[in-house]
Amino acid sequence: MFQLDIDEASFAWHGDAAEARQRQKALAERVRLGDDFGPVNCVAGVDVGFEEGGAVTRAAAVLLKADTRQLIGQALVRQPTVMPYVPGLLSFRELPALIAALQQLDQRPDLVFVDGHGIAHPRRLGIAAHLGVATDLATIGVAKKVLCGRHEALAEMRGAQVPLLHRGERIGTVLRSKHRVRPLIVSPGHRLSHDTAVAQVLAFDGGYRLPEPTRLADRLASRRGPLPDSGSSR
DNA sequence: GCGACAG
DNA sequence: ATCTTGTCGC
Repeated sequence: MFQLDIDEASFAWHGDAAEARQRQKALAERVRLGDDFGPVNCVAGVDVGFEEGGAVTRAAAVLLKADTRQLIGQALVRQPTVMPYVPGLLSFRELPALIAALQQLDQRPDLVFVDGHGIAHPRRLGIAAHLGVATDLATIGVAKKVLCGRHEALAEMRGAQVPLLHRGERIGTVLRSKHRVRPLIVSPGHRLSHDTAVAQVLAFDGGYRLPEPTRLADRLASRRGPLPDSGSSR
């Protein structure tokens, strides 16, 4: 476990969707784009899954060494689900468990890959951006589908990319991580630029559609068996 | 008003 | 996200 100042009030759910959307607008102003993070020695990947028909929220966090991309830690947290899924308000439902899992890692990650959007959100506060503002950690959003915005078609080859636009503003990048495979939506969460977000996703490619940090966290969050261990987990 | 809608 | 078996393709 490592030190982390958390702005719990930022993602507290009060049962009022309109109030939550208003809070998102205010929090979005605290998001910092532009690269602002130190050397990347280790990165984390976080994801959330559900059990018991949605009654239990299951959050997973993995820690990877940046140079070797070796798994050096993992954490799993289970909590009762307190809020239903509402498009646009995903972070209020998943952040409590997600942050709990993240905090159980033995080391503070220099960068966090989050499953879901960063600023590619109606009010520019997807779960990756919200996590960044709530903890001040550098975060990247990697989603499998577009929530809002439009984009031109992109080439079928790996590495092809086009900007994702919304209301005349660039909110992310549609990136083909594998040849002829559905593209990923990459967007800055906090403390980094569009270009760096894409570069980091490509840097952690492991031959699958999802970047390694996200893929491993995804695997752990789902009940698909343990991870090919290679470090500390106890 | 009508459709769309991360996980 | 989750419920679910086999199956087509690289």
